[in-house]
Amino acid sequence: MPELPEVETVARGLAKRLEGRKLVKVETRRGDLRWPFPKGFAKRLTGRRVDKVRRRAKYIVAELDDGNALLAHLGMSGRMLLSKGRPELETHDHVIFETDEGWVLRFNDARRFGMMDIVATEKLEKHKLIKGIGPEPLGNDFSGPVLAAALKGKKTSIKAAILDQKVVAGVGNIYASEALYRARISPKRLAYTVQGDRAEKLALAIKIVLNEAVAAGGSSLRDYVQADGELGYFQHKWRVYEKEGQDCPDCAGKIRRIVQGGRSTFYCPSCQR
DNA sequence: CTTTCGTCCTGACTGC
DNA sequence: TGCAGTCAGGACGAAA
Repeated sequence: MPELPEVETVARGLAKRLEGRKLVKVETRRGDLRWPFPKGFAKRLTGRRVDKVRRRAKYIVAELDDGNALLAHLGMSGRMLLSKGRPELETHDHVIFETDEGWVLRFNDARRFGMMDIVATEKLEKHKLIKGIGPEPLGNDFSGPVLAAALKGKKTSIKAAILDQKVVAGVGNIYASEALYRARISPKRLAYTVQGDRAEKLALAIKIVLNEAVAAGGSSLRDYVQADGELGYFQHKWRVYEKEGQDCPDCAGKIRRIVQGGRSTFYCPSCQR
């Protein structure tokens, strides 16, 4: 599932083939993903040069030479597929981009929870979907005190709180469990009780868990493109996620699965408090 | 304001 | 072998 590390890896893979390249052909194969494409979507992108591809939260941002940016979210099942030359199209290939070097990028998204929009690059942070998103966890403005402040007064569980993109950007269901495990904090603990040293530990755990996953993504992809052209997915080394019933890697406990807010949480009840 | 919950969608998997 | 039912999950937007 695309969380920050997967999106980061996809963005890096895209950067390699798109930055400095002109989009010579853009085609949408249906009128909407999660929402309709903006008016004139393909036409507005065609002929544009891509200056930069980066990530913000779980969004991919491709800055163009006309002051606009393509904003894309992979949703649950969105995949970016790169190939040299025109491939056989597959089911759920919804958007096709072709560069002046002959690279073809397909956005394939079975569940269509993904989205694409065009936004003035300068106004990106004011975009409806970006506005209000919290700090980048791997950036300098995320720290124990910053996290503590965001959790202050929050009556939900700490698990639900760090899934909230307003608290911290880019953490999804998998890395929420992984970060809490690493910080030895119970996912059931009330968010407002995570202050001081606990918040410090959790902020650090979030950084470590995400950084490790980004590194794994980078190192496991040759040129960031797998044999099948798919960008951004890689072998994960989860400690607790989907490990229900298995031994805790660090104590005598067994990993348990609970449901919080309709989402699975995995944790060790004996070493997470 | 905060928090919870339903919803979108399809593929993978389970059980009969 | 087939088919119905369940589950997965990001994040909006409605409801409480």
